[in-house]
Amino acid sequence: MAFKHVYRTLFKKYGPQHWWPGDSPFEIMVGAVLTQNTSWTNVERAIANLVTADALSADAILTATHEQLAEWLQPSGYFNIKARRLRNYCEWYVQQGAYEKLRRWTTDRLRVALLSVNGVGPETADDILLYAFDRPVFVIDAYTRRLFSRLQLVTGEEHYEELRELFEKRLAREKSLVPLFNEYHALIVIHAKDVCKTKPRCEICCLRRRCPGAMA
DNA sequence: ACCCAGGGTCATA
DNA sequence: TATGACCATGGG
Repeated sequence: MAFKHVYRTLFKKYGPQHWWPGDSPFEIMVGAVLTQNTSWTNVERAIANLVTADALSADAILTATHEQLAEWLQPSGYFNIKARRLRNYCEWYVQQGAYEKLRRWTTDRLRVALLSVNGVGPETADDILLYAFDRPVFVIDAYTRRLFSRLQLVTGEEHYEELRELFEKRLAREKSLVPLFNEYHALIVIHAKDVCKTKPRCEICCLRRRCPGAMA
């Protein structure tokens, strides 16, 4: 009940978020790679560069040189690494027949394949599964860990898969899992941006009246 | 001048 | 298995 209660509390406070910000599945995939350890505003600039260059497609990205791609990605940081990662992803994506083919794969098969791409880790893979392929996958990020360890619903030491399975199990009885997981992850991120803005080092608040993180 | 962001890989022990 | 270095920009 606790996991659903946190969701209801966040939803009541912030309302529906309608994630992921992005107009197409491919844009969502690009954003998922570029937002690794990076603020979304910087990612938007990089994506805007791709749009301006008419390069927001796997073919265009694969055609560009490394230097050209890195230049487009520059505002999102880690641009050399991300240029390579995005290229790796596009190579895989095109080889597998792109969206129409991948759309028919089972979720487990798709996750294993995504994780085989160098530069796609568990969170990026799950972002893509949930937001680009509409699969019932709960995305675990640093905020989720922090929030739920503050609430003492997890220790925070769990491995990624362990946490993902816990969340999915706890919410398994709910209806419409895809919309639920979609909103839940989005709400956690929005909450992180909203709380404790005034304190430089304040970590995300828990949903209790007294936030332990607000002290010290 | 710090701190940190919607992580992931690689080398090392 | 698990820790640490590394990647790099822009906002608070």
